[in-house]
Amino acid sequence: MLKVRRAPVAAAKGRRTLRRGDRVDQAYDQLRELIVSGRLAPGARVIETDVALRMGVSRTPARAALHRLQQEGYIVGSGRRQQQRLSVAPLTKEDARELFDIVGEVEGLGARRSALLAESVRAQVVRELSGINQSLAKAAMPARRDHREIFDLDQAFHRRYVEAGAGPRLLALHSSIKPQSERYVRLYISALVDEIGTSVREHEDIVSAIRRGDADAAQHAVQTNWRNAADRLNRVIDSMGERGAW
Amino acid sequence: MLKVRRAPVAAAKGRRTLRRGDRVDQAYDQLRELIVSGRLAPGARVIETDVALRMGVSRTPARAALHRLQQEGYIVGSGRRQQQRLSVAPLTKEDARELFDIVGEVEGLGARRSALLAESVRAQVVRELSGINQSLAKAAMPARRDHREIFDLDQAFHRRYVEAGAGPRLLALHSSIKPQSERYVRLYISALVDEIGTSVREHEDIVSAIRRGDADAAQHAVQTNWRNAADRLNRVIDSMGERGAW
DNA sequence: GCATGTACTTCTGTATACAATTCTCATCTT
DNA sequence: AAGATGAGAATTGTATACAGAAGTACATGC
Repeated sequence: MLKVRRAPVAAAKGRRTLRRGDRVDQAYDQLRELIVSGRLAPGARVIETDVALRMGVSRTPARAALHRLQQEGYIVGSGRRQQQRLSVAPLTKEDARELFDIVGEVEGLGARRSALLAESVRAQVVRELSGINQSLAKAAMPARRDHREIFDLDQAFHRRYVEAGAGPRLLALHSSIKPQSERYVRLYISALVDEIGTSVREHEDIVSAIRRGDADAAQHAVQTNWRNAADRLNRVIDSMGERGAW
Repeated sequence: MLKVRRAPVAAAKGRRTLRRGDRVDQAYDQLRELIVSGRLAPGARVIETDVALRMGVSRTPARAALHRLQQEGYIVGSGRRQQQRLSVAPLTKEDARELFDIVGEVEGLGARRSALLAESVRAQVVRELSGINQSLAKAAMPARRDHREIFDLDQAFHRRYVEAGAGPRLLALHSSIKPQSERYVRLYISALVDEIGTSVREHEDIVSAIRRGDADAAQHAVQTNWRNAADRLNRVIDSMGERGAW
């Protein structure tokens, strides 16, 4: 007996057909990238049906992806409860401050736990951190600065000590929150790279604290780094105006 | 023309029919309560269809609730990616440590921000905190201890300063993570109340730091309180064995 | 001209049908 | 008897139909 197999929408649109369990992740990743990169503007309405169409899936996985993005804070719902209207979360000074504070706490805890690792493990982590930070220092030299490179190196630096020390919960929290800071950084990156030198110096404090196995110092150094980053960002926002929020 | 209106499943089961937007929340709340209270044992399989049936909704809202619980950490998925099998997150010593550390960071940040509030606002918060902590001290007197009361007072104490200082993001994070600690506390509560006196003393440090407006001290005091709580819990788990995990 | 009601459009919430995968377990093979 | 194999059950993933709510625009009355 012949089974009539419905052709998936994706195939009809020439998109590679996704494996059965990947549709939600696919939609989530794409959409998040659109938001983080700013191609989907802050405040923009997000309509389920459109998302589904654009990602080449049905509303069901699209909806799951949207819920996840909402819970993580990339998307906010307006209406009371019924008939939620979703839109891309706006970028504001207050939100930046709160977000950076939270990221600082999360990464600070990662650093603390890294500092508490056995010395042999720590040595390796410290070596890598040092290397990354030196590359960052070089990339920050005024001659020809590559924003993308600076951004990636900074990201790698922070990611390294979090991965080393964090358990599954903290790691999950980190990867759901940290990328949101990227929304702000990307928007004001050119103004921010001017102050990279400060960051490099703060990074050295972090490395040295982890090397010494001083948990309190490591945590504190990370938190300070992020609080200062928030200050720098706030100054930039003040001078450039809030972009993308009304 | 007559419209045939399908009777909702809930009505058929005699359960109050839910308003249109509330089904997911309803399922989420009920299920979370089942998990936190321990009536749904750690490690137990959770089957979508069963949840839907039990909550009197269809699979769609049940599914949304499950996703949310999974993202927050109440439920974990086993299978690789496809055909995820969900089960109630087990309670382990490592997880307790990580969870309490995270809660400490989140609440610590709340305390920090409370300490940075205007003095007039702070005065009111401090008054309330003091009151709650005194009630806690009384409730902890050996004569006739009411676990529920102690638990509620402790909870109220922490909630107060977080609410006062936190923004929307931090608040959301707090209410999604904090209740998970309750899973551990409830399981070992009788052993834990013996050490309430210590907690009361630590709370005094928190109050005094907020009163002085000393952000660093407030944050540190909260983190210490939670780290010590984790230590106490670990000792209890050691002496009683891990319950509910295999 | 402006308010107000009302049909209509748009979008979201929910239920359900169907498909794909994994699991279970009985039977067969050697 | 141990393992392979395959049928069927169980469970999850996806698409879609339908209904309810919110917004929109147009007509009607004053």
